Formats: sequence, C-alpha cells, structure tokens
Amino acid sequence: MFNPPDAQTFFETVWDIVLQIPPGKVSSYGQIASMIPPRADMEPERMRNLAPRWVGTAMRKTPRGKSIPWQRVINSQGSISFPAGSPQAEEQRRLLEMEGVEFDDRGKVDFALVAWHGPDDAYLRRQGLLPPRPLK
DNA sequence: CGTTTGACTACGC
DNA sequence: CGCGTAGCCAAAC
Repeated sequence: MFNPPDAQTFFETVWDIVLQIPPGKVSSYGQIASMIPPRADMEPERMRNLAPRWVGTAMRKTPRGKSIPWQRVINSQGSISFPAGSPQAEEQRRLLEMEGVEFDDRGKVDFALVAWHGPDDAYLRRQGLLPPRPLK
C-alpha cells in the first residue's frame, strides 16, 4: 500500500514523517497517510480508506526507545484521539499546550492556526520525492 | 487458525 | 454540533 524508500517499512516511514512536524504544529493520521506515496497497484480510494488506520497502528507500535513527537498527531476532527480523561489524553494535551497549541472549550485545536503543511522541500528531496534541485 | 481490536474517517441523522 | 456506523485489514489474542 505504500511505496517507501527502499527497505523502509510503512511504520518507519510514518515515524520519520512525524519527526518532521515542528513544535507548535499538528497533523492528522489521514494527512500523514496522504504524504506517503500510494502503492502503484492499489486504488487511490482504497488507499485513502485504509491508510489513516495504519498510521494509527504505526503510532501505537512506536518502539519504546524511539523518541518522536507523537503528541503532534491528532485526528481529523482536530481533537485528541485517546479517550477523554485518559492519562494518555491528558499527557498529550499537556505536551501540546506546552508548545503553544491552544484548545477550545470542546477540546479541539484550530487547524487554520496549527496545521502542519507537510515536509519541506529539503526533506522531500532527500526522500527522492522531488528532483535534486528545484527546476526553476 | 478463527476472532477481536484498534492513537481513523466519512457520512447520515 | 454530537453520536452511531460501515468500511477495512494488520496485529494481537
């Protein structure tokens, strides 16, 4: 379903992308999924349905020793996906607020303010997703 | 092995 | 809005 750079698993690709999200910004499972090139033999629509859950699975399976800004990944509604009131949800919100992300009275963030718009060109180039140099 | 479980989403009420 | 549900399938039981 994914076409990551050689030898990289889908999970690793997800973790790598999450690492690119800067402090104070957030992304959603679906957005991250859309940043991973779909496998050529899979229908785009099918990919769209599946990928977000796989991103969630990847996050859940993040190795203990691996340090990534996991708190910057929330759901498409702009809210935290852990059950409200759970220790994990509290921790995620705390970490995000610490970097300046604000939540409204319903526990949602304003994507217009804090949405991350994807990896920068340098990253894409490194992954072979853009020509070595801007074509200009 | 068959069954259950998700850090999801889009959509319909 | 909030809530329920179908669609989906790799992992974990």
